[in-house]
Amino acid sequence: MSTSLANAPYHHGDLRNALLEAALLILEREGEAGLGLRDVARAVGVSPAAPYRHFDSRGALLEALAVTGFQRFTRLMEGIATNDTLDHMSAMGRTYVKFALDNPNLFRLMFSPALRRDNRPGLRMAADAAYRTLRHVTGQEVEAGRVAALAAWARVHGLAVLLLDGQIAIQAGEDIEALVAEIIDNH
Amino acid sequence: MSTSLANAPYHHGDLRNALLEAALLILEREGEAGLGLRDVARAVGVSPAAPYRHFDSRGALLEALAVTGFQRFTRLMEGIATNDTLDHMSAMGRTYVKFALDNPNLFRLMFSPALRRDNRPGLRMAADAAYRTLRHVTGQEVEAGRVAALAAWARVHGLAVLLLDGQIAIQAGEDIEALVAEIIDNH
DNA sequence: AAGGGATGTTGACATTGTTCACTTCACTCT
DNA sequence: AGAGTGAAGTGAACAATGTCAACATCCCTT
Repeated sequence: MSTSLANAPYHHGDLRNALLEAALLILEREGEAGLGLRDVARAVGVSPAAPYRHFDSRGALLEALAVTGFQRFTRLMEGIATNDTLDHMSAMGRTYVKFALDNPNLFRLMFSPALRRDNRPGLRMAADAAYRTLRHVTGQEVEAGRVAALAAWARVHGLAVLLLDGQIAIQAGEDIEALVAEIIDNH
Repeated sequence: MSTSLANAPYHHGDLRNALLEAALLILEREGEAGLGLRDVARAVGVSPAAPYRHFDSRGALLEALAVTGFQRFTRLMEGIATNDTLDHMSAMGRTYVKFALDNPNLFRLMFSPALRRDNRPGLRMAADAAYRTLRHVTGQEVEAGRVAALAAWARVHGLAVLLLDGQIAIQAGEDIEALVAEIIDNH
């Protein structure tokens, strides 16, 4: 999949995507703080300044990463919407948390305060699209209106964050997914 | 309260606390990413290397900051416990969210993934103490056991995080505290 | 075939966290 | 009182980082 290392051409050919892929790997391995622009360039075998042809700054690279995260997240949610046989609300919650646990650092990046600080319209749009899908998927069950919907969302999101940060004590050998389902279905 | 700027003495006298105070100000103004060790030193009027007599690293300074955050948080929760007349569960939730909204960057720092990454026992202990208090305060109402308690905690924490990140759309002129109360009391 | 715009490289700069050797000063111990 | 020891601050330096400007290379259009 990667270009042959021998006789590496002057132009990479698809550097933007290669950078994103490498960055995603480093992100999940090292966390956002450990994701240096130079590291990404090094991983792809390119000079430290090369990424600037495709991203305005390190922040822009992170933004692009977060955007792809929201897109993958949105697609997961859409998958639920098409399935008629299950409880959408509960399935949404379990999928939401599972996504967070499967991609911890990406999930954290998607909600990173540092990224939200410098207004990045692309990120905001991707996030809004995800929330729209969320509302669409769960809208059928949530007839009680905004407050109930926000309460459900907060519960699911909080569960994801607390689990991610290791704040919820998990007993040895405990089935996390089962616990998540219990918590989500606890009314 | 600060030492007189004229004829500043070679030894500061109470540098550790002065650094923490200055760091807290910068943190709330600039966010964690904008909190440089040299900035803190500059704000206190001391050389860039001086903080190292009191903190092993920038991370240690951040840890100390987060610890004080958990202590203030814990004290707030204890205040609720002593008040017999109100619904502890609801009051806890509202206070929890209010603390987050009043000290956004400090709250974020307390749950910062970067800080949790390098195992800081002091932080973990402060956090555990806070959670113990939390359980103690709400324990009387939560007779339904662990799952219900976690569900309530997740809802409150998620609400705080989502509000902090501006993810929950607030309508113009809307009373946030009232909305929070509604969401928390929505069963 | 030519040349122009996109893509990469090289070298440099400011800034940051951190360390080391050094100074200053407040104490204790005789 | 006076010596000197250790805690607390200084200053210069280092490696690493994000970023930029000037230059090189190559693909694509005309």
